[in-house]
Amino acid sequence: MQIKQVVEKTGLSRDTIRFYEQQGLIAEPKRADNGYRHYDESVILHLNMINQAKDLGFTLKEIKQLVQLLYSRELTQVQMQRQLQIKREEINRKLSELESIRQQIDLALAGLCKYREQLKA
Amino acid sequence: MQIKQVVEKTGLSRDTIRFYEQQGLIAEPKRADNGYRHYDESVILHLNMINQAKDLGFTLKEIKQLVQLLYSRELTQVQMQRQLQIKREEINRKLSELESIRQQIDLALAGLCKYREQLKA
DNA sequence: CTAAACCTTGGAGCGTACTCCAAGGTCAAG
DNA sequence: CTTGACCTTGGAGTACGCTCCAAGGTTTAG
Repeated sequence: MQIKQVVEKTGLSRDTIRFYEQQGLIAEPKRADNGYRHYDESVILHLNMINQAKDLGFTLKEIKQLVQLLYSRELTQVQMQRQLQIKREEINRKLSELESIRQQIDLALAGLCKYREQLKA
Repeated sequence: MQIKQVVEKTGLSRDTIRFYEQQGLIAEPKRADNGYRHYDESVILHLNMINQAKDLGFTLKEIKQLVQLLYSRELTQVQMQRQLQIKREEINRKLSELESIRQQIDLALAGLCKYREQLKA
């Protein structure tokens, strides 16, 4: 798969994909004889995961760590487990922050409904 | 309350608070005769909310919208309700993305545990 | 009266994460 | 054998979200 296909399948720009490669967020792809990058399917999942994490407010630096934990064999089991658990805590914290904001929204919505019923009555 | 107290209670820098005021994320505070900003308690909650949302990957622009929805009286009830529901959907999407990443982490952790037990046996 | 600890403004500078561009190479179709 | 759609690189530019600074005013404590 050439970079064009990756662009189409992920919605990321060519420059962004090259940038992520440069930053070590994705592995360097094989090159054809002409120097063109040649990707296999797995990069799509990889990039989608990066995209999601980015969307959730993780920095590229943090995502790089997370990605390395999830896909690498460089760390010892113990280091990896410890780091994964730290990330897991982070995610749980974000989850409850989201819940709290949703709650505020729900309160606002409920307030609106109540107000409307009062108007009716 | 002077800005110093707000700094201490929120953990944000003075410059950040001024910046948020400039950007319209918080209301302009009253001024003392000497020109010093004078805040009331509500700004603390307000800023904490902004902080949480930022941490979750909302841009300041988005947060401004959200804040206006939650605290303003400028919109009609219907507009407000519609916008709040859109935000609510966004938040639900983020929630499930987080769940999915946590699941990936849990799988990685489970994989590790299994591997270790095999080593023991 | 002076020093320390506050406060003000406007503007420059910085890190992150792209985004765009110039200059050039490759390849398939007509 | 040219045209168009790909691809390469390195480097400059941009938007966002701060962060720092200079230059100066105010207030309180000693």
